[in-house]
Amino acid sequence: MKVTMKDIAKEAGVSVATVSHVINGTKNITEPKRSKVLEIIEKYHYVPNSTAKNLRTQSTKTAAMVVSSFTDSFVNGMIYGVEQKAREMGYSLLLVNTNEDEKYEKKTINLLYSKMVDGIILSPTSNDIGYLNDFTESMPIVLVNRYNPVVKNAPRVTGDNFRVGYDATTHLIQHGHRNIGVIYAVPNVSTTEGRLNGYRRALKENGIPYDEDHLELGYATVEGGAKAAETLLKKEKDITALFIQNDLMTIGVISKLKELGLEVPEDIALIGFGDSPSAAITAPPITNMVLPPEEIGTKAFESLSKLIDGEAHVENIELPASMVVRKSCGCE
Amino acid sequence: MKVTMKDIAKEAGVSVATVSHVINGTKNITEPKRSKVLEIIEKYHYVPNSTAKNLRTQSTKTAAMVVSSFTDSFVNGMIYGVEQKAREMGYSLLLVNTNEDEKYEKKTINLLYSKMVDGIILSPTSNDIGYLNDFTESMPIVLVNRYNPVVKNAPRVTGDNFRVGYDATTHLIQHGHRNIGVIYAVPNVSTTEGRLNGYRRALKENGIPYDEDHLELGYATVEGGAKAAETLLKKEKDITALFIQNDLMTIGVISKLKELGLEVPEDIALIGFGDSPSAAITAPPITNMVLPPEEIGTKAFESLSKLIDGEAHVENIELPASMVVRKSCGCE
DNA sequence: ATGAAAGCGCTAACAG
DNA sequence: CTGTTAGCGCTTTCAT
Repeated sequence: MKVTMKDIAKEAGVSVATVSHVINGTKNITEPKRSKVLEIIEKYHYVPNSTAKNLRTQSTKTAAMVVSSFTDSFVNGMIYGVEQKAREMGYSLLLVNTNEDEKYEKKTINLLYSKMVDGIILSPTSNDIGYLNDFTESMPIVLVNRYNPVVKNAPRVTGDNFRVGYDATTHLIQHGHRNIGVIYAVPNVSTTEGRLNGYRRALKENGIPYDEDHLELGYATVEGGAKAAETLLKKEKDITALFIQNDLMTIGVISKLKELGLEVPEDIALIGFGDSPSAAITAPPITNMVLPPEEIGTKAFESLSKLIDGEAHVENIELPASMVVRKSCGCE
Repeated sequence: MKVTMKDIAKEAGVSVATVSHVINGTKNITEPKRSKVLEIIEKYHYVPNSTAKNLRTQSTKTAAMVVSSFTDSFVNGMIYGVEQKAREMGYSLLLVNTNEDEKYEKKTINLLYSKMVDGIILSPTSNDIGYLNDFTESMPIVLVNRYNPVVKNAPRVTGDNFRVGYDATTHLIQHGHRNIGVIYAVPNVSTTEGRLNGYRRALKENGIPYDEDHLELGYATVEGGAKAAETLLKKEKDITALFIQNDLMTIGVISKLKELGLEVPEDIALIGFGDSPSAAITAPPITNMVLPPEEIGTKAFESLSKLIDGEAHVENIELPASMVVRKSCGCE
């Protein structure tokens, strides 16, 4: 049988309250007793049962991070940031991957709601997250990366996706391109929408008509990117540049272009998203739009912990976009 | 206030026992009562407090995965595999990153021991894990990737690291290299040791003397890899090939080589480890040794769940290595 | 088939 | 300063 606080108390000749107090430093316990208790604890390698403590205190000191995918470096960077901050602040982190499955996301939130965690950081599967309003009143939730303003009482930390789309497109236009295709990862999410808005704005400011046929879905995978590039280029012969919204897709696109005998950036220029270290040594090195995933993660956890501690109003945070210029866009 | 089982019971006009039984299907409850209870539950969006359930049942249906780093694709792949399997089997997953900090690892295991989780999957920081024997008797633990046979009662799932080192070295030798440098990620872990043993064996079988100065530590980072390549090449002028044990380091090495004006594979041939998708589109495409991280993860969780369910003997698993040949080794 | 009640291990009034 | 005790919300015997 596992040793409990009661056992420690008995062997030390004190009450459980005393043991609890020396463990938590909740009250002053005089020296002879204190060290006796500590000694017994040491002797048995006693660790308080956190399950009981959780029930009693109505708090678990654990937070959940639920992401919609788990393969690209951007999401990994966010997780890294969240994990780091959580650990630093004494929280454990529960990780859930919804795999872009909306129903599973709902089930997960519902499960998490049962006091298993003190708060949730969520990168939702889609824009349809009105259901969260059933929870935000009584469970701290912060939205990361993707969001929807219909959700009340949940702060968000995101990146400037409009700028991502706008700057990428503008840069390509400055290189003389007028028919720019875009391969996006997922439909119906704020990130994609923001970038597309930026794309359209840049087009408009340069007097280039917007053509919906220049958009293609790439499913955030290497294969999806390759396939999207192929279909896009086949049906839209005039395209000379690509804006690709995810690093895995970019890899697929470059492979496919190579296969098709197309040179980057001579035949097709491209700008990717999310700067993984390999981008510098690919052929050609990839120009990328970047948003800081780790910072999004750490900021998100900071927001969450404020929310957990009951701090009234926590504002939304939007981190700036930047561009790292290499050769795939035509620069050099 | 949050609604509890008691509230549901009262409103449905039954006892808490009955509510519990309809929720868990533990006993037959006759129809009128059953649907009444279900209806009230629905009405209030009631979810049982898992904190209380955990205390009562002495089980949390959550497992922990503790890794020693969080940046390379191999570790991410393992996490992905574990998370997937855990979810599939109805477990939640606690993720902890020890950041190669041995003391923190111990603290973590100790914390986790307090019934917070039903079992632990651990990729340890070092070979010094004898302390785990204090825990394995009463807490299911499975070791992944890295291990040490001093730990009893903990099954392991690893890759054939000897083969990784042996095959990489042999391949390089077949390309005519006799002075092969190796950049390893971390000292004092079984993975590094296994690969180094394979390296030595391949050398020996080909009558090439082993030279410890051909080994350099690269810290599993891009910068570490770059720096290691520089020092190694500077002090060992005869080196014509490199075996690099981590994908991040490989990126650093290739960048550095480029900077030094050295051609791959003409001046320096290389074989890396861990096949991230970008390896196919780098200049040159990278030949890699590979071990299946996701499979290691899923197999590890399967072992863990067997252990949790009390299945007597769970054996160790070693997954085979393979090589994906591209151009950096000199092939083509 | 259903309910009463004990108790999982801990914290935190409260009393002394 | 220290001990007694009442729960936290649930599951699970044991009666009925």
